Amino acid sequence: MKVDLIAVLVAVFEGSPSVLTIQTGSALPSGPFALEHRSLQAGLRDWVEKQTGHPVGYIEQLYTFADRDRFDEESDERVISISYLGLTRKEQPLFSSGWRSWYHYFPWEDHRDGPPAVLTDTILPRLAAWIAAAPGKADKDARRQRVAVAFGTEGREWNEELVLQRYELLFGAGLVKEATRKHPASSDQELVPGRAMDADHRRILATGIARLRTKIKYRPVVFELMPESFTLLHLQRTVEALAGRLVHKQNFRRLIEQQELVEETGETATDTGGRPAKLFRFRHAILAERTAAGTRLPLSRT
Amino acid sequence: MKVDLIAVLVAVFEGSPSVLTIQTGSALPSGPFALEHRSLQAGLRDWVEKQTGHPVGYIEQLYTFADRDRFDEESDERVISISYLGLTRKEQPLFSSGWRSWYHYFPWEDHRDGPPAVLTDTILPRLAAWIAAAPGKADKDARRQRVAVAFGTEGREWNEELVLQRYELLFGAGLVKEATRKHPASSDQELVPGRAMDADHRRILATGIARLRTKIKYRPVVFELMPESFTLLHLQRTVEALAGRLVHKQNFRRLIEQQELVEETGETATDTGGRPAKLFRFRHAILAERTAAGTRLPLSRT
DNA sequence: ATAGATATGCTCAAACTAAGCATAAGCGAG
DNA sequence: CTCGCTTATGCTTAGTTTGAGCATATCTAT
Repeated sequence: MKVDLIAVLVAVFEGSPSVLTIQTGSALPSGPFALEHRSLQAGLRDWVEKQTGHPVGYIEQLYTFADRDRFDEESDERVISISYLGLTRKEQPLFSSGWRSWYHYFPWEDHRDGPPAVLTDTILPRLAAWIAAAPGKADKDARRQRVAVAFGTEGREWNEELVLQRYELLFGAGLVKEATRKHPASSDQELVPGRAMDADHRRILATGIARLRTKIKYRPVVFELMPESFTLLHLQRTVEALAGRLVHKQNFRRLIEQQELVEETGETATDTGGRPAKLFRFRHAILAERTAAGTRLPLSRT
Repeated sequence: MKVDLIAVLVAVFEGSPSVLTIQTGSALPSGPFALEHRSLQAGLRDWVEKQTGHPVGYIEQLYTFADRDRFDEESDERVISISYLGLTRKEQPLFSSGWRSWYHYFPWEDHRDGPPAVLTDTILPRLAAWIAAAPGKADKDARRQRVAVAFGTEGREWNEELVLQRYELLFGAGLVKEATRKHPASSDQELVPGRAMDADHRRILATGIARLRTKIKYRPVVFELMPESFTLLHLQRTVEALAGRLVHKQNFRRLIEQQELVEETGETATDTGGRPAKLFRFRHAILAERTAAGTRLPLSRT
């Protein structure tokens, strides 16, 4: 069997959460796991750094796939794909490089200016049609509920973490290009906006986004994406870019400060309009102090 | 390369969180991923059911390993190991079968009766010695802090989720058998109690326990371990068995009920002493309704 | 000086938690 | 058949955490 490593490498630049791609945006960087690599992580790290020149900071494993349709086209060997999420500071965006906003692939995921037009004007109507096209009432109801949960319709809340569920739902409804490859039935007009990727790379990207959106809530991983010093608003904008939603400024600050995640550098930002903001830096010490995750059990003292 | 599937299969029986083992408890069940398997999950499922006769309910991927020391002894080929966590209802514990309490392997993890003696009497003193044995002051402090975080010393709280960190720390300190295999230096007397396993199976088990302890807090997975109907105390005892800690009874009930996770069956338990308890069943409907995870961002309405 | 921005401090009410009191309803022993 | 023990279940109370928003501070540009 062959083993492939696939990277979802993320950086945030000026409000755009970006992912590193190859082939002008149609695939995620990947490469074979070779004998000379000490470990999977080392392999991936080697690999991405060689291919892109970017040092990768934080890395975590995402998922391992080996579905029946994964096989090497030449050798007809089966392929195992191990995907990773990596975070990096992108100082200068080389225009020629493969960084793309992830909302390019998932335009319905950006709710920073409210529900995007593509969602209300295109996606939801098509999903409504898909619901209506179900054979029986039970099936209709099942589809309706899946849509309601994933897309926050019928009075439900939009949950930014459900990136993968939404993609899979659209896939199942035949509304993304990848779904039509095996059985080319629908024309492009019937698809939903958002760029497709090779094989199942867009699904892997969805998995990475979902993981990151979940993780920023309970681990201080955002700082892997920030420069050495930053203003609280800059930090907030980065979180917002990732989450695809706006946060309440004052409460966000309270949260950050009470968790003692940052400390003042003493300097203030040479600003773009408005009162100058204090600059902060991440308190690395906190990592050691608080590996602690947030428990949620009603513990007993006795 | 070869691909192996390894299962951490969990069931709870009478207050013992148990894991399925082979070779009289010295290894986790595992088997090669073969060409006939549709997917990894299918492979694992097939495989465990064939080997143990147990139907596996819930399954989730844990981690994929491929360290340098993982290779097949015969063919000298490199081995990738994909581990899974599975939950099942163990109706009757066959004494001959391979179920073992996981506290057999991690006796320091059971805090249901307060910090266990093995921790206070054996482990902490040896860790203190390990700290003292560090070369410089900086190293001593680093070790001290790791111990404090992982084991809740120096006024910190015990965090039941840090199962893997604790195991790795003990490994690093040379206090578990697995750590002494390559360089057999210390004698058995210097080790910490708790049964070792082959290769890195105990580490995989630790990963599974940690994942489960985290997961029960935000997803209703406990019910995969419960029979069709149960009392709230039974449910509580199961959670406590997994978490290794006691929970506050009244608050636990409030939590369960307000989340609408269960509904009364209308019957009451033929009890073991005390007022008869109402029987409940899991409301499967809730799964569809609430895929929603608990967000933790200070969102903004505007 | 004034308008337009952003930064920052503070308040208030609603929701959620941790702890524990109190009562209910079985069982078995005397 | 009543006491003592055990478990079930309802409810209270105080402390904390969140969600929202008001008010003020400090810059820049005009």
